[in-house]
Amino acid sequence: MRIGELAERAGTSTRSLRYYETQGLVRPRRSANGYRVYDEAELRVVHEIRALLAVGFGLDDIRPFVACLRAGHASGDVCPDSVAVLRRKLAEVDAYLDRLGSVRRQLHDQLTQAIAYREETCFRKRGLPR
Amino acid sequence: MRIGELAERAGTSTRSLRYYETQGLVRPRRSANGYRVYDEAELRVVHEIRALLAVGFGLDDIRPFVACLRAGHASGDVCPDSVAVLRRKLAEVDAYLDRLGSVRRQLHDQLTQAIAYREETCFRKRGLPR
DNA sequence: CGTTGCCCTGACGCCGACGACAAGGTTTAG
DNA sequence: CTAAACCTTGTCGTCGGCGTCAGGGCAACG
Repeated sequence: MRIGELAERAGTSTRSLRYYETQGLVRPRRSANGYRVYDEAELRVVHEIRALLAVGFGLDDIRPFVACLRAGHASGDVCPDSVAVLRRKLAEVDAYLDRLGSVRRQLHDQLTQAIAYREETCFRKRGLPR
Repeated sequence: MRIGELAERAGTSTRSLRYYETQGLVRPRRSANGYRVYDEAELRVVHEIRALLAVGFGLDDIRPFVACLRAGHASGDVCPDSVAVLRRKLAEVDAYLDRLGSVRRQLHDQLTQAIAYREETCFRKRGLPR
């Protein structure tokens, strides 16, 4: 299949597919006229790329998964390098969750205090009892 | 004070201060020779900017807080626009926490299954019982 | 007088995954 | 024959908060 069909079947753009190629993630053959030609296995690869991108991986992190698929494994996750990336990413996510949690607390506190101050000021303005 | 001193006292760079100025967040006077001159109140403003940046706000979001400080309030949080931004950011953080939580779960599952598969394969290779 | 240490205004680089265009070649259908 | 619908490579733009020159001015000290 050619690039347009692959793009449509994979739910992405031709631009993305060419970009993945420059990054060494997809390797089409070329037909006589210079057109890119992909086989079915590449569709699988592109799906893997898209799924991992959606999770927040960068293309660099995705490379091992593609290699794993290309090595013939049913899942891109099972190779040692992929597992290593999964571990690292999980740790990153955990760290980020922690940070976001404390940010959330801080925002909540700021908001609470700001509102409290506004209400207090409102009471004073109206001369209401505390 | 001039830009170098303010940068040092605020724990940032002169480049950042000039950038904040282009974004309309800081407004120094100019001395006769064209140098930027800041008063003490601006130090306060820059601290506010830095604190909110550290929490993950963009400069656009920070503008209301600076305006609030400049309006004479002790805290940049108490003005209606600031409160609105705080609410919106809190909601954004909550949404992001949800997303990140599901991402975490997915990664954890992928990792678990990948490891399980590897161990299973390992058993088969060694001819060990299941 | 020169050196040092401030300050000034541009303006390009960065990062990452593309979108959007330009300017052309190919193939197919009518 | 021509128009439509593909395809090619190449290049610039995007977003944000700066870092980092480049090229030049001002002030103070010895």
